[in-house]
Amino acid sequence: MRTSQFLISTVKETPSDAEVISHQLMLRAGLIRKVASGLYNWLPLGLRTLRKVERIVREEMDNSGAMEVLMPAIQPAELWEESGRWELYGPELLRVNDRHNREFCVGPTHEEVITDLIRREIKSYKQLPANFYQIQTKFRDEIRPRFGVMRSREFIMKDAYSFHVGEESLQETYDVMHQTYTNIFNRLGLDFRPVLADTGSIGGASSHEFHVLAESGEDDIAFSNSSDYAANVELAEALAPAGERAPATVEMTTVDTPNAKTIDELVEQFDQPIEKTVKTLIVKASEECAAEFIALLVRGDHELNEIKAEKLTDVASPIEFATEEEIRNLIGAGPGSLGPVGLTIPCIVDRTVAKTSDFSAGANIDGKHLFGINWGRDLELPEVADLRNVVEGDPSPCGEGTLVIKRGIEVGHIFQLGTKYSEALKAEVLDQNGKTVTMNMGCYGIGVTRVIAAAIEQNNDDNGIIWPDAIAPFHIAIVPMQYDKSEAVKELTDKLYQELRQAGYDVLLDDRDKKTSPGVKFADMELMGIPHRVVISPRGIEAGTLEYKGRRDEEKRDINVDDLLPLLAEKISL
RNA sequence: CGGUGUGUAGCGCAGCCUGGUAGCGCAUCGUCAUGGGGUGGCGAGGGUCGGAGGUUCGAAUCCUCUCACACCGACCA
Repeated sequence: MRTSQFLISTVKETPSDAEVISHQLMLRAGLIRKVASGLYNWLPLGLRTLRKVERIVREEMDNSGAMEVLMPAIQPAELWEESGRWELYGPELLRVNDRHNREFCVGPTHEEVITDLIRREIKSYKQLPANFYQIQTKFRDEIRPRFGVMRSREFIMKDAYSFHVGEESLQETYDVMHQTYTNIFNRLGLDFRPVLADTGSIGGASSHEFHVLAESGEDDIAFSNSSDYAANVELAEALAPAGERAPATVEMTTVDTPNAKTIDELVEQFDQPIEKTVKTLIVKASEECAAEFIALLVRGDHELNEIKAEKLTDVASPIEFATEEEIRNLIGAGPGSLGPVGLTIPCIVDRTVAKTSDFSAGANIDGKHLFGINWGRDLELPEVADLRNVVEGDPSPCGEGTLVIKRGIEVGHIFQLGTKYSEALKAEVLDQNGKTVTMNMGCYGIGVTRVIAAAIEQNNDDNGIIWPDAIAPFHIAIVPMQYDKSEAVKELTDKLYQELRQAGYDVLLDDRDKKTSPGVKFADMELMGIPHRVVISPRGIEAGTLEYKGRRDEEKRDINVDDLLPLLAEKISL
């Protein structure tokens, strides 16, 4: 491609609404342009990279034995009603009506459609296992789209769905997909980690997320410092502190705390160590529970993990916090003065709280707290559970080492769905014995557009993007000096341009007119992240050399013209 | 959804407080020079000041409403 025939849309100044580096560089290098909140145009340069990512994903999926299909972006409400998600999915599901006023949604995912398709097409265990994938546009009406294509509303996703008789077969394909994802992200040149994950709204049995490590990531990942354990903080188990609870050393006393409504204020005003404070959260109880509300206790410096709480039988799911009014009616005191002593509703305490002695909490009287509370002595220890998010320094749940927490960008997610959708939609086959069985399902997603933002997040410098070869829009930039003036330069440039393209490289020849100075060309090629640069100049030709510089190299270097192809062959693996 | 803030040329911004014919830099177009790191000169084009209404002789500027966008928050007692 010649720059004279290609839209270069670089800009010098960073658009004011771009927060993270990948978003800034995608705008500055001219990969994308915003249409509306969470909606983007892909310019020619960006689309080249997008297509390359898709190609790698497609090749690896095909290698894994999966079959490509294409499903509609618009889906009928009936299928979602059948799975129960028309009610459950909430406002993220964009619902639309057609001219006959029939209800549809713009697909945020395709479990319903694929399950509907497969229940009609597959009747026998002999046709299983089978794995189907597509690369297609999704829409999720995000509460707050941000960071460009990292969290946009419309995005491109590779989603795959596998069908099985039995859990063993599902596990086999799940393992194949785990390996396939590892291959894909390796080929994409990303520094990534598979981590244990919660199954979220899609539901099901077991799950891994693939995260690209980056400061701008929106997820916290817990790693063991001495094993390969890695899990999303949502899921990582918080173990009970080792050893027995320390014995009580002080009497329980009631203290006037009129100006301490928060843990921070309590710690600040009364010299209580934060590890000796306990906060009491009141939530709605589930239908199975005898009471209407239930209290959850976590240490003052810990955070309640809603996902863990929702999994408890006595806690309503989704979790719902009591309002201030409900708390007053129930306890007779406001939030800020709540505690376990004398509480009339059921109570579940976090494992760490259960091992804490001499702690302080609200007295269930406005403006008063109890200090020096001890389990066993001042009140019975109620039900104990893992209620909190892990924090850095916690022991690793795998039993080895302590946890370190890093930020990650979720680029892939694999689930074992089990029979959640196949049961709801009655996707059944006959097994060897001629007996009807419900298929087991797995599902596997990659955020194709998000991968691109993540790749930039990991590969950039002050001058711009630094593409890994595999997804660079162009592998090589040729910048000729005096292309219009020197016949020798033009001749060699055109010859090399031909040769390099014939060798299979994507080449961008910067033949912009003489008004565009060399500095501008160099800056643009670097901003656009083209990983290899060749400069052809009159003085080089006289010496029989040209100049090569890798995007990450400190220094350019002169090489013999004949050495260029061997050098590039060594540097770039197509 | 709540809070905060911003909308003036393609991009980045000034002007608004204190109303009086809309500016700067970059980009774009023409032209001459220059030819190895966002090059220099001369010239040119481009804006219903987000939208609607109001006050006023007169509104980018003051008032009301509205739309869009961004950031923060949305258990943390």
